[in-house]
Amino acid sequence: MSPNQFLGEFEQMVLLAILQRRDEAFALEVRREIESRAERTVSRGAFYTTLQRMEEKGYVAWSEDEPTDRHRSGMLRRYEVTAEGLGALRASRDAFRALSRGLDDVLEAS
Amino acid sequence: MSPNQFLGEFEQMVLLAILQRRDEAFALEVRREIESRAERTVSRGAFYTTLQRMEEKGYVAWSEDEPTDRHRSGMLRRYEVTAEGLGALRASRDAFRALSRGLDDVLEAS
DNA sequence: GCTGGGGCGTCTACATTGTAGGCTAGAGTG
DNA sequence: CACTCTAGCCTACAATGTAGACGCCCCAGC
Repeated sequence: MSPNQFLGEFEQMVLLAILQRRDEAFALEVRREIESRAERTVSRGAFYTTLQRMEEKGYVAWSEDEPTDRHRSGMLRRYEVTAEGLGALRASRDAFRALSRGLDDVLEAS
Repeated sequence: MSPNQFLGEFEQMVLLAILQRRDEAFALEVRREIESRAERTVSRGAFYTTLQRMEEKGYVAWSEDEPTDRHRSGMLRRYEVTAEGLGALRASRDAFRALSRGLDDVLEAS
């Protein structure tokens, strides 16, 4: 059997948000990325819990780093999506696309 | 019963599969649609449980109907996505798109 | 350098969603 | 009538989503 497991809905959002930030994926920035793009609030608990679970699954990794554009000198976590995480994201995306194919007329209207 | 903002990953798949079948959305056909397009197995339990939960939330509705292309004479359920269900699907889709914007280069490669 | 405030990350706890497989009932077949 | 087949139900549990309280560390003010 193939890796049948799909990512959860929020997990996908987090991975996408990290990718959006490219090299600037400090936790808080990632969180704000989700909040502004998806127009929803993200509690710290929800955010870090999901991040930690994905770390355990090997989908994300992080390293301590000094933020450049802040007066704050402390180290912060800079996240990145691993190759496995990217693969899982693609698998979910592919499945979703295959199921959406040909439905644009139904889904676009408003 | 808090009106959760976003649909789960499997819920989205089920809604999309129903839409794919248009007027022929008998339960079994919907299930096969998911299995073939998403390349995964869907147990009856998982399928009907999700369907029932979405019925309770008002995202899908069904009516008994006689299938046309079968020798079986019994009535079967024909499902449809309600206006609310479609709205929820669009909301999830929009959020996902906003988060994916500009990442095609990262996501497409293989 | 002690202390208070605020941002960063953890922990606990619970709600919602995802999943499998056994069970039941009713229709077809002999 | 038993005998099979299968659509849909029920139970049970795993995984994911979510919030808020808590603790720690850095900086500013004393």
